[in-house]
Amino acid sequence: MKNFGRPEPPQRTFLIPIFPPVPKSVFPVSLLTSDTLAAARSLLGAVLEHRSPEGVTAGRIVETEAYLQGDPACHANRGETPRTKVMFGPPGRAYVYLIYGMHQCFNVVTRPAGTGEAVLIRALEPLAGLDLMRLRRGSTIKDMNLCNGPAKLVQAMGLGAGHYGANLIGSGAGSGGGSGARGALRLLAADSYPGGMPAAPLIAGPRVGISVAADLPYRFYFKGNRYVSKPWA
DNA sequence: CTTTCGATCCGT
DNA sequence: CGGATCGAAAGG
Repeated sequence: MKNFGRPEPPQRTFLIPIFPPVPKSVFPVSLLTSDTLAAARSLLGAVLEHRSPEGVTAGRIVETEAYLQGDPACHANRGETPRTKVMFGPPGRAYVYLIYGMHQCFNVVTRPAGTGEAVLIRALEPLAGLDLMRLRRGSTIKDMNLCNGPAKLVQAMGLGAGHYGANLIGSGAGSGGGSGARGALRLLAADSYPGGMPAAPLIAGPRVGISVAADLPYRFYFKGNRYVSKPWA
């Protein structure tokens, strides 16, 4: 007995508040089903969270673009192909595609199966895993530029072709991963992370980088937000 | 089959 | 402003 019969000193427990106890709720599918333009607006403020083997990253969506049925700029417009297959599936799945031979872009599929619409996620405000994001993006990248573009956020969040078809809003096994991983990639409600829904007003403007239907105001972002890809456009 | 070109990013 | 870099889509 190392204390020679004296009573053990009282054990003190330290409750260190690392993160506020914010409950995480999945983004409601009802906001994706009826109207893709409304969905693109509703997705502003929502959180994309990726639990990868390397660590957890998360970001708040601050910029989106809608791609609709009958819209010549929409990949699904010319019918269902191997690439656009997931766009014609159920809502809440990930549509990931290769662009310019070297970058990937990430979309959230909307509307009931058979429709072929989606919302491109164009920018995130980094919330968690900033070190990992810096690691993935490169040491010369400034924090402001980690996720302020559709291919940048894909790289910072560790996403890729393997997430094609991932269920972003499922609650049980099988959700999150495109092939194998379970619950790794989730779309969460705005209040799932500290800060919650930004108070800034929403702006609608023309979409970026397209050559057809370039006049339609299908791009949405928070006014004055520091992490929007092209704040001036 | 061949050619074209894109929902981009980065360094100059 | 140009170069990287690869498939999907369009054209013959």
